[in-house]
Amino acid sequence: MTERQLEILGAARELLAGEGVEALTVGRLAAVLGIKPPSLYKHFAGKRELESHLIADGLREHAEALEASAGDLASIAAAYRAFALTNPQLYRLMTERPLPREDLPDGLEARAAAPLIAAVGGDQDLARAAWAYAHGMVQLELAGRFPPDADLAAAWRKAIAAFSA
Amino acid sequence: MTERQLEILGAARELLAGEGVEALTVGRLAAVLGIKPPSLYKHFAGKRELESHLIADGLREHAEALEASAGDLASIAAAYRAFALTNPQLYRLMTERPLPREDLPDGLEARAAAPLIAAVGGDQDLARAAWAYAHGMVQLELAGRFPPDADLAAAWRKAIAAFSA
DNA sequence: GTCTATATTGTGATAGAC
DNA sequence: GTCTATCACAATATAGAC
Repeated sequence: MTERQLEILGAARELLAGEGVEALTVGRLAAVLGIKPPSLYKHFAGKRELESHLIADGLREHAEALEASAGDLASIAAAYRAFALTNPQLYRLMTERPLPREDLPDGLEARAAAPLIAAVGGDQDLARAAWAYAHGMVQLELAGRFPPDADLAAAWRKAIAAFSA
Repeated sequence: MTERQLEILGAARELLAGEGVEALTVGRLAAVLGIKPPSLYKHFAGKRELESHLIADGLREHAEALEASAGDLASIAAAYRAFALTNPQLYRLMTERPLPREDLPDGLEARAAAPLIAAVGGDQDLARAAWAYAHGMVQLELAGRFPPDADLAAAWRKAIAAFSA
């Protein structure tokens, strides 16, 4: 990773956060950096490689956020939701298409899943169910599918209670 | 709705199911119908209108599937999952972007939500939690995010049990 | 209802000079 | 490391003839 690559990734991250997944194009990114699109190909093989780096960074940060929580289900849920709402576009990039597993560091996907599995006592099925809940909840929230007056905190509380029992 | 419009929607539905959301373009749809792209604009105002019809149809079918279930949480969950897995691309079209509410028949969104709300005894928060679970589960399943050997039926059973208590 | 022709814009990507 | 020039498409959409 050269300095320049890190700069480019930083700009890509900002562009993604500010303008959405659809705006993350080679042309837009070049414009933000004040260079021409072809110049980017001296630093990355293509758009996919660039996206894979963003996804890997996001996955690592998400894992770190979950690991930094108190470790119980409620804390992990809060950390999960906070990450998604703080990085909504990155979260979409990370989840709305097949994971580029070949491009990810070994073990990263498992690392991100570990805190939740531990919180439910090692029950993988229950962990998957809780994960699906959290993912569905933030996804619906980000997509604006709940009515404006919906009490989402209450929904989270009830779900956490349900999965804790 | 003219006969021709219904034919076009049918072809769009097939194209969507067979080739995915990304393949649903004006050009591809025209090719499937054996006509040129501009001809489609004699039948629909634009791509958005066409998509809105598909989404409305999907929402109505989804509602009908839930209404046809036995009405308990497990049956509704099974119907929800079955619809999504039978119509994965339509489900994606229906959920991965903001709902075009202006283009939908009045009350359709509420109708699709009603069976689940009834199944949890009218608790809107719990209904939202259960919906988020079901949505997250099929989304992750469709995105191939679970390991191939994951026992998803077990995850569903445990989630249904959790939300029933 | 369909066509041809066209406009406009955007996409990822490559070759080769500087 | 950046540039110019260019490719090869593909997107939605409109005007106007037939």
